[in-house]
Amino acid sequence: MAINKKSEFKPDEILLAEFAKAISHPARVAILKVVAQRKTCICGEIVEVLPLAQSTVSQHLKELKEVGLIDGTVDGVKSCYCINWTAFDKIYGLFKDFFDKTQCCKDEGCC
Amino acid sequence: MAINKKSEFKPDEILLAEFAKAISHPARVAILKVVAQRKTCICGEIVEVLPLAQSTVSQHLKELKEVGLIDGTVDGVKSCYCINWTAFDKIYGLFKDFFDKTQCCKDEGCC
DNA sequence: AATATTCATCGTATATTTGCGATTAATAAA
DNA sequence: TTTATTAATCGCAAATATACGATGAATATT
Repeated sequence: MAINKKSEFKPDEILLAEFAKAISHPARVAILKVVAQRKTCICGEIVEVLPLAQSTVSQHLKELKEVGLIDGTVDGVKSCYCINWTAFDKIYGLFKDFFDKTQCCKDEGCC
Repeated sequence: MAINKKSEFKPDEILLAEFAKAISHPARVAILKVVAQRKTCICGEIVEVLPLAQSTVSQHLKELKEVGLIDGTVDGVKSCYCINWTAFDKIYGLFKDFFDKTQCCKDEGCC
């Protein structure tokens, strides 16, 4: 591969792709759902719900945190996670924008 | 890794993740945009627009085709691509569903 | 028929992701 | 203080993804 060409695309394309990647694994989709559903913030209950080892779940959580979709705070021995709704709304907007803008060119198609 | 745990998740989570993966690379986002914008279906003009080699673009096109987002038909020597709007709408619906359902649990959060 | 064009596919190199067990750091409980 | 619990991180193995050049198949052009 030598060089990563991702940076040569437009910023908004990179951004959208980045967020899409964040939810491009069922584990992370599931995590987002669980964290959102429980009113109280979640910790290692997530591990119980998922068919994955603790270390693996921790890794997925880290990814979601890095992209800004969730926040995590230490609560004694446990870790408490919750959705970052500001980021969530922004991302939703990005997706909507992409879909709507793409869709507006919808004619009949030729294939 | 030994075994791929993806299949152990819920079907709708797997589906959403799959589509998210399809647009998880800026090249594929760009491709979808170009293909949608031109009224006439595109062939290797896509290659000219992207900062990638022909074979690489072909690979990305294949991925988009496999997930159903685009259709491709041979047109003489050239290949003609276009958005599969049926699939496109379905995917948009899936994303909307996910975002809306997740968002409906929005309270204040605790972190 | 010979040559050129277009694009898919193959082979290969490298990067990234996924997954786990083991270890570690921190707090809680005894 | 010792021990248990929780979760992050490290190190490793295997799977996937990204990217390219080379090759090949099909159609156009000459």
